[in-house]
Amino acid sequence: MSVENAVLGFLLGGPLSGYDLKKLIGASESLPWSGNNNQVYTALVQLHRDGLVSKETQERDLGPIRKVYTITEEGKQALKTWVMSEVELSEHRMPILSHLISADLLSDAELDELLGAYAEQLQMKILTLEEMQRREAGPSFGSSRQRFIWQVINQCPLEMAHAEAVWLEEVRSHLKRPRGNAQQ
Amino acid sequence: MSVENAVLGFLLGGPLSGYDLKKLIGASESLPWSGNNNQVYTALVQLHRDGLVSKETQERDLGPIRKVYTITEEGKQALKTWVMSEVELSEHRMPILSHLISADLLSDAELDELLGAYAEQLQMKILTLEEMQRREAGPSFGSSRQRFIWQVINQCPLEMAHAEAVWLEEVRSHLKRPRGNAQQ
DNA sequence: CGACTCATGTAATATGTTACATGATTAA
DNA sequence: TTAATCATGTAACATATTACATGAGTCG
Repeated sequence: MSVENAVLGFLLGGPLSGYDLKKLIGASESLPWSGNNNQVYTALVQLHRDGLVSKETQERDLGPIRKVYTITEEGKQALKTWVMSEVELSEHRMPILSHLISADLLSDAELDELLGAYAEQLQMKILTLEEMQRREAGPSFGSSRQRFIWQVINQCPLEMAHAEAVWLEEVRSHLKRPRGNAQQ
Repeated sequence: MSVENAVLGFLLGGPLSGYDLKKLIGASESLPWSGNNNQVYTALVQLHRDGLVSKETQERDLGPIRKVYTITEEGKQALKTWVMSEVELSEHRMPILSHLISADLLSDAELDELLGAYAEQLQMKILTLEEMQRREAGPSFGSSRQRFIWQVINQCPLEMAHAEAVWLEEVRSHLKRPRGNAQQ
């Protein structure tokens, strides 16, 4: 799973500049890439070298030059092969769990404080995600099926955050119960 | 969130060798580190240099030498400060979403095949996680609260996988419906 | 005897982030 | 006029994975 495939995927919707791609990739909560310059611009150089995208340099009177990339037939072929190849399983990187390893160092009150503060952070994240989804549920081009897919892609991080919130509340309420009976 | 803090956390349960730590960290589904040599052994060198762990070299007649590490008071102090510091939010790296970006390249049948194969993979993962949890729900040392915490830590990846499976089934059943009505 | 686990460590590679570098346009 | 956005790219740093290197003991 490299950023090249995501770049090619975005180019299916039409030609885009490196700057466009970098913003699209960076803005997406669903994709694991930050969309930093090094990532996107070097990916485009590689894709062009491999003939998977074509490049058109636009010299304009207003603003700096733009390099606009278009996916080639070879690019579509390569992309389709990758899309249908085996999908890697998800990985969930949850720093809260690393903290909990050392919970023994904390009093009941401190542990509750830690989890409470985290629950608040998580709620704020959920609100942000809900707001983002309300505003723009992905590009409005492409087939109705593809538009549905974009909704689904954008919805996914929210569902994960919800699942985490449910888990967290269970843990907190369990820890609030008197004491000793730590079995589920 | 660096592997050093996880190492210190494990050492709260008692002295361990680099090899022990590497296995513990690598075996844990909940922690984002692979537990490779470079990671763990260099982390221990650093922690020792900083005085957060003490080292005891055991020369034994059977097998190679072992270096056993113990967390120091300074180590506990530093660890507690980190534990109570702001927790980073979770990140969910889901390669399936990267594939879905390019779903436009696929026919209905191909998309269904892709999602079906992934659903199977995910189910197998869930079975493995359930089996792992049945066998060993974390170390059996420490307070009852800490044992509960270990259960919770181990349960978390399973809950995330369940949430993903629910999401996936919704998507699949929606895509199976006749066609055209892509709105939720 | 060959593969696996125990036990340590280093080197090479891959990947990712932050910062640097430049320069025009636009909005407050 | 100052900050933000547009637009490109490189350099330095940080982090992570795979592979290399060594060597003893155990199990089939």
